[in-house]
Amino acid sequence: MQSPVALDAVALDAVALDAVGEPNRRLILELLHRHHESTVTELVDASGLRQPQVSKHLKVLSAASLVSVRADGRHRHYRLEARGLQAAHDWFASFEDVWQARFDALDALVAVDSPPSTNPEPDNNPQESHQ
Amino acid sequence: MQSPVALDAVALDAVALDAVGEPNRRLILELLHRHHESTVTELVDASGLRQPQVSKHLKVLSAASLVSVRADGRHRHYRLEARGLQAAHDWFASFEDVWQARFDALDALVAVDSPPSTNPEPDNNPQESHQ
DNA sequence: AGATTGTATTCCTTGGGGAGAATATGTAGG
DNA sequence: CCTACATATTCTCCCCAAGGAATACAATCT
Repeated sequence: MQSPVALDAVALDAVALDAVGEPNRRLILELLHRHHESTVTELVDASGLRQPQVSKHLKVLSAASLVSVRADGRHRHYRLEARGLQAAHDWFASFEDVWQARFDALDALVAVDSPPSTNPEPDNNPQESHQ
Repeated sequence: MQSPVALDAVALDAVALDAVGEPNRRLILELLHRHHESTVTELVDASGLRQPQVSKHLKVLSAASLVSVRADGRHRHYRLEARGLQAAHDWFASFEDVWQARFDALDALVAVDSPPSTNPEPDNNPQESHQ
């Protein structure tokens, strides 16, 4: 038996992105982000979904390492799990050069089209400037 | 009355995340990332998908502002589009505090428990959900 | 013990969307 | 013009997955 760990690691972002490609699961993730931890009934209450659907979505999210569980009596406290979130985020981050190239082009255009005015920061951080 | 522009902006990341939640569309995005631009037939050739599927996936990606088109004779050159990619990336970036908190905890743990033994995963998942 | 609450699971139905084949549209070239 | 090529669209089929209802399982309380 060869190590399945590497395969799992490679597939992790794929599983995570598949899981996030569903509006109600994104809703659950956003709800979990607001409160530090939530039980299933709290998520049912906050989402408007029915309990079985919430449990099923949580199962998918758990398989994608997007949430983790802590058992406490008959309650189960779910929280966000870093591994899956980071894997999905990293997948998108690999495309950062695309919008950085766009900002570079914008900078060049501004530099050509405007007189040499006082430009305080010619090398700004493009990934945090939106809107 | 609220501005409909804001609603469009809000929906953009949702549309983008929905679109990316499909393996073959992610494949197309990755192929487009390698080459600066690609025609449909190039994508058909590189992906192994058939031409109608590629065109249909490109249509979805285009609606999500993940790709853009440049017409050139009877060819259509597709390239990555920053808006959708960045919107989806930003959605995940809003969860950054989750894994940064984990790194902080890891730092604290290393600082206290300083022996340099290789500790593979201090973050274990106690539940067993497999099929 | 039974009752009650919290959660997971099973079964069933249904709808959406992805794949395939055929066709339409559009464009260059002889 | 007619043909060949590049791409888009339509139609159909089918699978999978989300939703609903009922039930099973687990744990606390009296």
